[in-house]
Amino acid sequence: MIKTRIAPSPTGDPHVGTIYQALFNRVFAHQNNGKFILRIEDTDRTRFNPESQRRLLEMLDWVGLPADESPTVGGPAGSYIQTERVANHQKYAAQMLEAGTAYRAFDTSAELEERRKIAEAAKASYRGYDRRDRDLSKAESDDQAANGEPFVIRIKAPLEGEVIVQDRLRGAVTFKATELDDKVLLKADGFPTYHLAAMSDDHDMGVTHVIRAEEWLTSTPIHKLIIQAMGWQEPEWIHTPLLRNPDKSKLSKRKSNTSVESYKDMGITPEALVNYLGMMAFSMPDGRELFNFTDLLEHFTWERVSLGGPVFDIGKLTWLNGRYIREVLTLEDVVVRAKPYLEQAGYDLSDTAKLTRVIDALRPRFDTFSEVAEKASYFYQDIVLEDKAKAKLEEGRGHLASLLPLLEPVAWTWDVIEPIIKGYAENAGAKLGAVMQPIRAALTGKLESPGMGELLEALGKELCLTRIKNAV
RNA sequence: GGCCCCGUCAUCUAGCGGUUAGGAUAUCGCCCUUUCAAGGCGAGUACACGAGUUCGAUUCUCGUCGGGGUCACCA
Repeated sequence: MIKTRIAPSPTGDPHVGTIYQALFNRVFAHQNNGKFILRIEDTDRTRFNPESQRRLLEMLDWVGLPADESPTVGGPAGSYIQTERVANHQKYAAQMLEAGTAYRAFDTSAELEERRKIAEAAKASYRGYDRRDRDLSKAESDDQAANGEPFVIRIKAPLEGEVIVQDRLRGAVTFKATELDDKVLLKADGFPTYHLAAMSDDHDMGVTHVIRAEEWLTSTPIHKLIIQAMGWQEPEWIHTPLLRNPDKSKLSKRKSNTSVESYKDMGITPEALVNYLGMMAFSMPDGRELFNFTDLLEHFTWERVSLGGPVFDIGKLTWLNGRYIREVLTLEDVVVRAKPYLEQAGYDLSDTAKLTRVIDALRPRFDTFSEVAEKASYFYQDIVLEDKAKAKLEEGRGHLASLLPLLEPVAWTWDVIEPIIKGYAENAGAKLGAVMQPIRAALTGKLESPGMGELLEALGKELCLTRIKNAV
């Protein structure tokens, strides 16, 4: 059975790149009746953040890409938290040590740092580990370890030849052995590094396809070497293009908004986020831009993945979100999703019919839900008269005064009000705009709003008349 | 800097030897219109460069250039 995984580390805010990876992994697994699993890679104890895991799981649920097996839902593949698997990692490291495919290195961090600096000063092009302890005899090594000298376990990478990685998207990628170094497998604190942990967990959990970001490509030969040393089955490697900042560098918190939670907060719908991520590097065969996870299940292929790293463009995400608001979601849906933002602004939403009318009128006018409270302000709060609106109001005050008695007695629907206003303008020899804009200003305090009909009906007769009177 | 990956409008992309190089976002213009949006229509903007291969290269090969990634006891 096909198994894919994402293996995020619980160090910070849930990252859009993680969701991006989840999308690839989940789509591919589910296309093949496989399982998509989530493993928390928490072996870096110094950067561990206890909140991070819960928030990550929440975000996966929110976007609708939950894992089939994870720390919360469980599954047959043992613990889904990496630190709970360290006994295995240590066992494998010991086996490699025993087999001679790995060795103890007693260098201290300070020593390594020192040597790195010297190498840098000498402008040496390669600054990996210098393999000082690679050829320590077994007796020496055992001795030093027995004496309590701290050590790490490093892989014994080949000194010559080459390692060829078959990548699904890029074909054969060749690395010369001379470019590889003896990476740390097990740290001095007894925890594994990513290299050992990820590969052994993938093996133990039955992961068949490693779908991960391109940044891992250059460490894949080491991963392949670990797998070979242990005699495991090699997974298929698929390195997907990296999401980029506008300056083309790897998407980062510093230069872009990478926080899934913040997109949620600003009122990006999860459907739009997933859709947008889906069009990063991938395109539908028929070119459509609006699609969901099910559509991906049907049409996704690696052949349609382009390799240039896509710039994460918040402008286009926002536009796409707008399309979801006005084309994909039902009005009821939009109302439900807008509600929290309006409540937060302190509006009284007890009149459901009014709320629905307001949202309906505003629908083509906002792209993210965070904009809705501001756009709806004059429906729920006293107007704030803007300067330009004030000027218009003064120009048209006479019209307003004349119109008031005509409006007071009538039923408050646009089909009865419209002929009154138009008739009045005609009789007064005024342009329609010269009448309409002052009304709009009186009603909203602005010169921009939904159509007059929608405005009048949503506001209701009483409020409208009051505001016009106030203006006169 | 070494190594690895990548290279079509500003951005996301279609294209898989012969196309007026298509679509989308953004920008601008027009239409609709009581305003602003939305919507419709339209405009400008791209095959990085140089050699090959070929009757013919955006498409295949190589080189150059450019961008990115990586070179931690982080993932």
